Amino acid sequence: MNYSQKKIDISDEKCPVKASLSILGGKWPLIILYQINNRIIRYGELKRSIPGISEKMLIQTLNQLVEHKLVHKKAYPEIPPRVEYSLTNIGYNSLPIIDKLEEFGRAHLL
Amino acid sequence: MNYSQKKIDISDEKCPVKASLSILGGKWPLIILYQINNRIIRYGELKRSIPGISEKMLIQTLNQLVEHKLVHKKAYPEIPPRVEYSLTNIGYNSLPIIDKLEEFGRAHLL
DNA sequence: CGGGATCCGGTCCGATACTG
DNA sequence: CAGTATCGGACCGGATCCCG
Repeated sequence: MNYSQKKIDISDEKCPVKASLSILGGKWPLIILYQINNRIIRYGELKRSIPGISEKMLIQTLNQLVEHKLVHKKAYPEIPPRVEYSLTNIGYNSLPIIDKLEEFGRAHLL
Repeated sequence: MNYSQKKIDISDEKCPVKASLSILGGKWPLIILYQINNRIIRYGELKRSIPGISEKMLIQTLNQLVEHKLVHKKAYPEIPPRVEYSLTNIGYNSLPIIDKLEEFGRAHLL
């Protein structure tokens, strides 16, 4: 079965930084949130917009983000299937983090 | 619907977000930077200020941060030894990221 | 006091194959 | 099209021991 990939439990204290990192700190979450941004985007297009990610990691990370209510998922009962992803308002509020990350990278790392 | 959707290109290998995550994205880097903040702090006190971290991870992460020039290390040739860590200018510029992380955690995760 | 070195289990993650 | 299932290597990170 799916190991639920629990992020490391550093929540022993109520440190907001640790809490955020436990959800956003992995390899892909912020990249995915950044790509969805203010779009309503289908699975296929999302995958194409993130070169280098495997389907496994994309789905796994998306599911976790849906679990934590940063991402909204809407599936249409059609053939062929269609699934749309978009940010919830919580997810939307994570974008400033990414902006700072981008700013920092641009200023010091490139 | 007709929202202005900014075009995002992540296919570029020099994506600033990825570059930042490659340095800051682990479990401890941001926590450590956050703890050092604008102090000059000795190794022992730093370790005590981060409950749950092992010496191995603290040293390993510190060395990487020194390598990437986010942290400055000053060792005094004394007995017993004394080593002080502080943020470089670059490291200091990473603090806004952590602020956003903290803000987000406080608003949505606690 | 401030580390380094090594062992080792668990987890992450890519590749591949399969499904409705 | 949008996922699921499984395998296996890589790597992270904790525990332990050692050193100047």
